Amino acid sequence: MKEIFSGDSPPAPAALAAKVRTLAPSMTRSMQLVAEAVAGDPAGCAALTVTGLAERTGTSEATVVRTARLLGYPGYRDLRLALAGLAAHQESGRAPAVTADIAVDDPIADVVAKLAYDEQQTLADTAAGLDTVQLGAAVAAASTARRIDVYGVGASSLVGQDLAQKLLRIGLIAHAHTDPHLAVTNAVQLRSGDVAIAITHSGSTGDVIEPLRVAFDHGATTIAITGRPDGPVTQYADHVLTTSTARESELRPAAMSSRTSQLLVVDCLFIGVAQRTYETAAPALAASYEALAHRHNPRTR
Amino acid sequence: MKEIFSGDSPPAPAALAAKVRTLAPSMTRSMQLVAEAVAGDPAGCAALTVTGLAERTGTSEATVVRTARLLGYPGYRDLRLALAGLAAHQESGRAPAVTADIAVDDPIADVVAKLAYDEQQTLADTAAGLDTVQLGAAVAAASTARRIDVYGVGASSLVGQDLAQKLLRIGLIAHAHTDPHLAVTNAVQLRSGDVAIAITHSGSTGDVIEPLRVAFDHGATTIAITGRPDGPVTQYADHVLTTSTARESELRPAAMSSRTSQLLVVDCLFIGVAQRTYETAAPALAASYEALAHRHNPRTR
DNA sequence: TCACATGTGAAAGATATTTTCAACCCCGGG
DNA sequence: CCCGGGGTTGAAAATATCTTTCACATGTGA
Repeated sequence: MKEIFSGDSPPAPAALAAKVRTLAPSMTRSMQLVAEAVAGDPAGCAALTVTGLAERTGTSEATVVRTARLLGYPGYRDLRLALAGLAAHQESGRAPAVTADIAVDDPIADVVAKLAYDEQQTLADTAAGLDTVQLGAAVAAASTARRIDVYGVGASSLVGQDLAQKLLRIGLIAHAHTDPHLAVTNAVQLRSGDVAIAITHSGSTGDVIEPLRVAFDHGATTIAITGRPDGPVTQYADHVLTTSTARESELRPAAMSSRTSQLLVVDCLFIGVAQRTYETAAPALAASYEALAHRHNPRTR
Repeated sequence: MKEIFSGDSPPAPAALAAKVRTLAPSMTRSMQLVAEAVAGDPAGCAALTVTGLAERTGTSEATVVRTARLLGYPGYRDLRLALAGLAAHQESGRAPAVTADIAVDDPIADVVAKLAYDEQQTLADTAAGLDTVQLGAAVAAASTARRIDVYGVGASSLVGQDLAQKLLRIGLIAHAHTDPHLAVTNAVQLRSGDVAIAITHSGSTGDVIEPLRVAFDHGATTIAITGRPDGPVTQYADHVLTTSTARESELRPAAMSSRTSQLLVVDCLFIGVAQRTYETAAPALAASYEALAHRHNPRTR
């Protein structure tokens, strides 16, 4: 099951830190040690051989190779090459490193700056970690779907509603379900040619997995948008779109950055679909824009 | 003679092509072949092993190693590492022209890059344009409010729901209204010490202005989150938080970037309030996190 | 044409990487 | 509390990769 992920993931260009964070939960203790070392000091690690890195992290060569594999490389050699590239990158980029946690006594101006920076980072990570092949497949499926059902609860429900709202605006038949029971009830109606989309950061939200499973069993094309590409939800997903996991602090719940990440993915999906259905999407967008204008005060200024 | 070059040259950063040119005259025929290949296609060569490169250049492994030495590296392995770094550098150099609008025929990868870039831009603009004094005042009002009502319709309603959801999670009494009639009905209940927040990108959405006016008239502290600080909605707002307006294209409706901007503002507001009510917010956050954990599949890994 | 100097690659030798496999550790059940 | 059992781990074997050696080829000037 898991081979699918390590298999389809491309060599991964620069978003290594993000990848480490995404995959960390599915790693064993020693693997995390290696991943941390690698993410923390790419340049230093690039200079080390397998044996060297194993020693430095207090683990074994085997573990190092295993970690490299999990991160999506064929072996350590390739990870090392990527590391060298990353190091060169950082060298030129000179990271601003404004990455302090938000503290209780931060002045409001700092909060704004840190939050904006964090969200920008999340966006960059998400974009870098998004598998465009999977995205393309998802877009293709959604573009030609008879109907599209979206499942999400909690914070993700808002993202789901956002997606459904936008798809509706370009003339597709989309619906966001927030009630798990109704979601399952409706999922039964789906069949081949329909699309079901589950949104869950943790990848293990039962209320969302269940309707996706039903949709899957009924032959619909299923898509999972999750931060845990190895989570249970992917069992029933034809296509997996990975969102990034940013570090959270006490004041900044994970939901916040995962939402940013999810919205970007959803937007990409939407734009992709709009491109593919341009003939119908463009007039529909224009029409809905027109309709909205009349709801506003005529004297806009 | 040659030791001079290999001796004084540091690992050689990126100016490899130049080095090749300088040293070419002192190279033998086969070595030049290797050097040319390396300078011409760093990325491609980085993927090759000694044997591979030897074959590709029609020479032998020994020659490849000799060339690496001449270029100043201890051995081929190190040359290869440098090559990988160089390749990454070149890669980053070619910007995908992300500043352009999203076109109908953009490949999916470009869509992702452009969208991520645009949203990052929106965040930066919003953070720069946000009046921290107004924000501070809004935070102060919300922190001590008896109850908080949030108004938003259309795309903004999701932002309002997001805010209310989060405020609820830290123990405040907040409610997001999407039905204009109910919103007005409830606004009548507000009085001094309560807070009403209106979210509207255009600043002239009647359905949102009306409840804010009622709340204002009843003595509540009113806050407007809008992209038009001169719009009608600000008439009834004690504090105005400005969101940024990014350019929109045919495929990318304004709602998309305004949403990003609104969410950042709302997040800042939330964090500010959480800081001010830390004593009660922290345990409440922990408790809600705890409660959620049990909804998930126990076997997270 | 021959002695000599230099360039070259095959193969041996040294390192590094990957795989295998048995010991280990933790966890849940009896 | 003890005892499997499944997953994790590292030592060492197996393999691949890199480096060195060395003998041969090639060309050059007397």
